[in-house]
Amino acid sequence: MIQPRPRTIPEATVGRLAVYLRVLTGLADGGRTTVSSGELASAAGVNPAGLRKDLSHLGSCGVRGVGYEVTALRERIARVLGAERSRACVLVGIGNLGTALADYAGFGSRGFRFVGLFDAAPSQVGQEIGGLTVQHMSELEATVAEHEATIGVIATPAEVAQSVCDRLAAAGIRSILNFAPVTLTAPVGVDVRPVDLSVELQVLAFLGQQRTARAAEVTA
Amino acid sequence: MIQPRPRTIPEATVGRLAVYLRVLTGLADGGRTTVSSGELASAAGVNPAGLRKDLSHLGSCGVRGVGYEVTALRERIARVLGAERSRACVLVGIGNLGTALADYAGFGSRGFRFVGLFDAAPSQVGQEIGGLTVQHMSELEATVAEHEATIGVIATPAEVAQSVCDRLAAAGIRSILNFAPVTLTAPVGVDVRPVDLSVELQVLAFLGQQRTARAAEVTA
DNA sequence: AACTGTGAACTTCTTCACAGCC
DNA sequence: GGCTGTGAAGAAGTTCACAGTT
Repeated sequence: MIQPRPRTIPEATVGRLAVYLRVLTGLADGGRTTVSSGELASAAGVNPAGLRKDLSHLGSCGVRGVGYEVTALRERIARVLGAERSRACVLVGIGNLGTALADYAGFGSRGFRFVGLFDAAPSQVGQEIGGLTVQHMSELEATVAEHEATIGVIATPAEVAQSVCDRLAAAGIRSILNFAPVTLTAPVGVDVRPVDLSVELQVLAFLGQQRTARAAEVTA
Repeated sequence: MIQPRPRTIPEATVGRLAVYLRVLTGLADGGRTTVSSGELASAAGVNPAGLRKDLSHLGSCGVRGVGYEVTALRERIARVLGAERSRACVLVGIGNLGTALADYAGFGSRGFRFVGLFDAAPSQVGQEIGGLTVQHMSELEATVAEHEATIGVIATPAEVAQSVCDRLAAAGIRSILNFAPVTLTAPVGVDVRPVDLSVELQVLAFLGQQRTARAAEVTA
C-alpha cells in the first residue's frame, strides 16, 4: 500500500503558497514565462531553499537547470489551494473593516465569492457594497443555506462576536475568520482563525524595541 | 558572568502575551482578582502548560496553589510589551481599511497613538477620523519628524505601497505594518511585518477543505 | 553551468510530566 | 489538594549542502 504523496501540507507552507500565487500572478501579468527559485523567493520575501521545499509538497514541477514555468506553477498552486473553485462566503459586521473586506477585489481572484453581507443596524441594511446589498442579520441563516456557504467572516464588535459565531456554526458554516478582538469557541468541526490587528501591531512594536535594545547593548 | 534572564522573548510568545493582556483586561473589568493558568489559557484559546511557559519568560509571577493576580499580571505584561508607553504611529492610506484602523479604539489602550493620517487623494484630505485630520502625503516627513514617530502602517493600494515604504523608512520610521498585498523591501534597520487578509482567508479555507477531505477518507 | 529536489542538521515551538510551593 | 514553574521529550519548521537533471 503506497501513499504516493502525503496529503497534508504544513500550515506554514500553505500561507506561503498563497503568497507565491500572488507573486506568480504578477509575474504572469508582466509577461514572464519562467522564474527561478531564487528570484521567486526574493519576490516573496523567503529563503530559496524553503521555497523549493514548499513547492516539493505539490510534487516536482520545476525544470532543473532552468526554473519554473510561471503559468503552470501558478495553476498548480491555485488548484491545490482550491482557488479555482468559487467558494461562497458570508460576512457579518459592515463597519469600516467589513466594508473594506466586502470591497476587496483580491478575494474574488482567489476563489472567494461573498454571497451575503449582514449587519444588525437598520442604518446599514440596504446599502450596496461590491455589487451586494447589505441584509439584516435575521436573514443570515436563510442565505447561508440557500448558497451552501461554508466560510464566514466576522467583523463585528467584540461583544456580539460569540453570538454571531454560534449562529454561523448552527447555520452550517465550517470555517470562520474572526477579526473581532475576542477568543471565540465553536463546536468541533468548525474552525476559527483569529486575526487580531492590534496583536500584529504589538508584536511588530515589541520586536522593534527588542532589536533597538540589543543594538544599544552591543554598543555599550 | 551571570545573565539573570534571557532578554529575548520568542516571537510566538510575544503574540500570545498580547492576547493574554486583552483577556486579563476583560477579567479585571469584570472584577476578577485572581485567575488560574487553566482558566486564562481557556479564555485565550491556548494550552495551559504553554501559557505558564510563556509567562515564565517574564519571571515567576504566580502563586503556587492559587494562580495569578489579575491586575499584577496585566501590568507586568503591559510593561514588557511596552503598552504603558505611548508610541507615536502614522497611518498611510485612508480607504475603508485605513479608516477602520484609524478609528479602532483598541490601539490606544495598547500603547499606540496615531499622530498622523495620510492620503494622496485630495478628496480624503481634511476629513476628521478619530480626532485626527487627514493630511496630504506631502506632509508625511514633517509630521514623522515632529512627533518622532517610529511606527508606520501602510493601508494603501499595492501599487504605491513600496514607494510609501521607502518614504517612511527615509523619514525615520523603524517598524512598518503592511496591509498592502505586496512584498515590501526596506533598508536594514527597518522591520516590515506583512498582514495579508486574503492569505489568512486562503489558509483558513485550505485547512477546512483538508480536514473535510481527511474525514471523508476515514469514512471510506 | 545552472538550477531543482531532498535528506540531514539545526533551530524553534509545543506538549508533557512532575518537582516544588502554598 | 491545587496550582505554578520548568527540565525533558517531541513535533514542526527552517536552513544547509549536495546529488541529480537538463
